[in-house]
Amino acid sequence: MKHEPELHAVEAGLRQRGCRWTTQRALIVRTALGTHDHFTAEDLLLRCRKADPQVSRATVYRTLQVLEQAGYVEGLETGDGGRRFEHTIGHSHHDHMVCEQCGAIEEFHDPELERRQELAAAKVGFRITRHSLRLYGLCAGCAKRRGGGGR
Amino acid sequence: MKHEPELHAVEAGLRQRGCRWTTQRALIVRTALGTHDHFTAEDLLLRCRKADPQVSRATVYRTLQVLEQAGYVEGLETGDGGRRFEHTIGHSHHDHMVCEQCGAIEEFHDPELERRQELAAAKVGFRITRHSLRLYGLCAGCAKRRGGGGR
DNA sequence: GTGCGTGCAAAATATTTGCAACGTC
DNA sequence: GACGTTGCAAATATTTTGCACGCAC
Repeated sequence: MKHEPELHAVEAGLRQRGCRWTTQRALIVRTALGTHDHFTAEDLLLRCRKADPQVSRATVYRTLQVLEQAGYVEGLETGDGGRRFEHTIGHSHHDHMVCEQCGAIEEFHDPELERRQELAAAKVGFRITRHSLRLYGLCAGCAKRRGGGGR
Repeated sequence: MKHEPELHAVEAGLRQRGCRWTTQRALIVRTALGTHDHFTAEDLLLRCRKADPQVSRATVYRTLQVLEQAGYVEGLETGDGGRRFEHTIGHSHHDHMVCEQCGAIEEFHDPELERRQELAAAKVGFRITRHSLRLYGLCAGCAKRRGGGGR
């Protein structure tokens, strides 16, 4: 089975937080791990149901809450109203560039950027637990196609 | 009346987009302008109803969509599920720190941070039109109260 | 007058909760 | 055996939509 090491890491983490490790949670986490980066609660439910049609919508929502609190899952803001998630297990933090033309989501990471954030927070005594940075605009392809010359 | 110049700017902008300028839209925009920065659709509705109890919830939602598309209003996502808005009329861009304990939203701005973003984008040929940066964690007050020492 | 915008209420979505049964520890 | 979890369905919350009427242009 795929994702065994990550799965066990989550199991250990949840247990440490005093949570129980149930068949459903294992299924949900495994499914989240194997799911394309940015999924909605409903997406996840449907995928889980392929493996076990019994899984309740409520359980998925509840588990997502637990996972988010424990830091294994992160809520994304797509801006279009839909709430989406991505798991943060086994892939380091990154930010997103969203192309408003073609919808592509590009990931990037800049440590210096993070340092500046810490700095800004420290200045006012704010303690960061997580952050979300999204750049909206045109990806390289679309920029060339549309905005390269003038327009 | 307050906010006359901004109000006219919005009016002009909407007209230019082929929209009609109605009593309700004027009321909604005026209310948004006079409202504390971060409001929900429901907040705005209630405030509008103080001036005109007739205003429909649907109209507020529809108008918010128009305003957001036109760029006069920006959707925020506080992460706690509630969708919030802030108007971008006449106040410069800033980012947000959201306290997950008490819900306070602090604004800040760091030009250097923006420069780094531009840099990261330039590196991959991405053309930024706007961005959203949110830091989540504990505000100074809550950090002191709860996490001051260790933990 | 034409057609967009509005109000109302109902519909569609999205998310949470009460409760009895169940499974983990 | 105790108690956190689950499934179900109902309750909430949030946003959208159909339709007749009214107002801006």
